[in-house]
Amino acid sequence: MSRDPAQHDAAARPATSTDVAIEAGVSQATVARTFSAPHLVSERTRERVNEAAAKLGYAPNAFARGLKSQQSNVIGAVVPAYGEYWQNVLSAVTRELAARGRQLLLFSFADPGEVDDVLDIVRQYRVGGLLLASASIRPDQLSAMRRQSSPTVAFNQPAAAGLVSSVSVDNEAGCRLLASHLVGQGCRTAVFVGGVASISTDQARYRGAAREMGDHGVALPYIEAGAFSYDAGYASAERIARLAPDAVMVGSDEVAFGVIDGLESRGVRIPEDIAVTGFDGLPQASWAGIDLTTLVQPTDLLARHAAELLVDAASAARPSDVTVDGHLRIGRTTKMSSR
Amino acid sequence: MSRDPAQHDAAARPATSTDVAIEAGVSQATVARTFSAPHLVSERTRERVNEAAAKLGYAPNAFARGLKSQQSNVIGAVVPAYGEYWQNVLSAVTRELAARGRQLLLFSFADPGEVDDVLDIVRQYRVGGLLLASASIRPDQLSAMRRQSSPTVAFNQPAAAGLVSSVSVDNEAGCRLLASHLVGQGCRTAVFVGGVASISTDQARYRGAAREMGDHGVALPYIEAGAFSYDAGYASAERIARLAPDAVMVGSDEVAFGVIDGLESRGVRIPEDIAVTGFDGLPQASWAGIDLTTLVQPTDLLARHAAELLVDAASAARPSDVTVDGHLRIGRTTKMSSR
DNA sequence: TGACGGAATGAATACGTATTCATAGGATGC
DNA sequence: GCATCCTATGAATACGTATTCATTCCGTCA
Repeated sequence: MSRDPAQHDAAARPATSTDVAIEAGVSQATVARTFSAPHLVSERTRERVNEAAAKLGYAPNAFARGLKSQQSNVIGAVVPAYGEYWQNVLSAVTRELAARGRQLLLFSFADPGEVDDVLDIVRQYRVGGLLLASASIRPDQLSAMRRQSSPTVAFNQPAAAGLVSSVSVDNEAGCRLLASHLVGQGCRTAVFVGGVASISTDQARYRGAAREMGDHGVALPYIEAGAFSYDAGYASAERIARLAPDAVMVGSDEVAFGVIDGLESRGVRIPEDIAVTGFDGLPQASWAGIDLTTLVQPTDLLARHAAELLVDAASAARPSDVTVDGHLRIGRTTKMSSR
Repeated sequence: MSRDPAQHDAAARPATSTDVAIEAGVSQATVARTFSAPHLVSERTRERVNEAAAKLGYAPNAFARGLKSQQSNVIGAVVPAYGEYWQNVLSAVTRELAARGRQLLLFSFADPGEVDDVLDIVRQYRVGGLLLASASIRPDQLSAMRRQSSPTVAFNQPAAAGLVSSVSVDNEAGCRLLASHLVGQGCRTAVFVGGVASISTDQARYRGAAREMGDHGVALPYIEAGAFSYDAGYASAERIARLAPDAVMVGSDEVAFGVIDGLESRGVRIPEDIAVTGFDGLPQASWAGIDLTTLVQPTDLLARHAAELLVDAASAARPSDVTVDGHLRIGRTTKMSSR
């Protein structure tokens, strides 16, 4: 029954800094310094320690490290369980954080009612920062979290401004751009399809669209799809068709995809009968088969700002708010001039 | 300068179990037991402790807990930074794990070359389980991780079977279903478009497709798109069109979306000129505007199996492999009979 | 040569919790 | 009424690391 002792140890219990210290013939403190403050260790010693660490397969215990140093490289993220848009955001933020040596601890919730429970769990992890990516987190919940976890950033939740740091696209200006484009195309009557009316981004988008339209004498009734999903958009086509507008401004791409398919299934031609715009700039909007006119959120830029606020500006005392401009993407869904 | 001491304490330093103990007039041990083994504490005491905890805003420190108990509720996940498919998987797994009281610590990598670095970081967190969701993790990396973190599950990486636990859809059988459907539709010549030829799922899918086609006397040349992306699919349309087959079997939905748009941009009609199938069953495949024939992976089921292996079956000594059948979704892209 | 200072290291301690061990009451058995 | 057992609790310790404090060593300057 002979076996490689190193392998056996690795399987039984991960090596500790003390194990490495013994192997290298130095103190535990020196091993710790080798990993967390190498400049305090002479080169000769450092080499010996690294050698021993490699031999034992040592990796510092992040729990112990976090416990002692009272800080962690983990950033918490509270994100809705569903939604194309949030998946993209998450993906971008993860990349930005990884580049800064941080990991993302993911908390998702399917229903706004779960948020309180989720936040309770979040508090157990002394995360080095917290990303709140959902407009269905209440203001009181926001400020409660801010007191706990150092930097807290609300992603695309303009209502959070002041309570916590925030990073958002300029929803209102974006919708003005879209509306202005539609008017330029000759749009005289329009409808706005929102996802959920109580969500602040939804409101801001409608506000921008309605104002710009109003400036050109075009009324903009509001229709609530009921969710930020393809299916909700598809289902709302009936109500839209009944109004027979020149154009439909949809509050999010995912819903817009549903609206388009829903309208076409009812024999409505796009853009000949009704033009459609979205909002978000999801990858699918650029697909040739869809080619949606939309406002493209600079997701990577937003993610970078969020990461900076979470990591680099961790020491900033006051919450700061960043607003970024999106840019117009013109697709086939608004080529109204062809009428 | 009078301020609420409770608030002040909360802002300064999170309350500890000792703080709660003093407040409640019990020992720290009793507080710890109240939270981790309530049945050992009398009801009267438990109430007093909970009261004090609420007053101080106490939340157990997950780091200290993990350090002491040598286990954590955190499951690590190593996932490619890009890809529609993985985003969906991640979303499903997160939900399943949340239902089991686990959080997901996310590690993403953009390039297969980064995997080694990422795995080194993963080792620092003594995760209670590890989900390896990418076919570009090498076998030696897999087995190295298995020795470290208790349950390790490879998601949709059949090649990992034996080394670590795995959960996969039956890629080969799925492609046989698709091929069989095409043959039934009258397909006589076909092409297979893979993403990256060196990936094991890609190989399994081609194998299944080629065998079923071969059984019916249809040859199936392989074309490599070069990536699992819409753009790669779009770009491969030229090579496909040159072969002018009856049908194209694409190894993944995301690539298939690109193939469809690429072919249509070249004037090819789908399905009249060329039929197209995908694989994965992404939500977009069901969109009315796309309506792709594909093999739907039961993502929720796969995620549930993964979660079970990671959590419930954590004690299982031997790695176990789960294979699940997908089901055929027939869309407009293979309505060849109309010719 | 002696005093001084910086660099490198070790010993010891603290972080917040879970858990073992010991102890104090009750309740139960005869 | 005594021995026994079970429940509830407290005291003490260990988990693995970072960090403070003290010590040693060596080079430098006067």
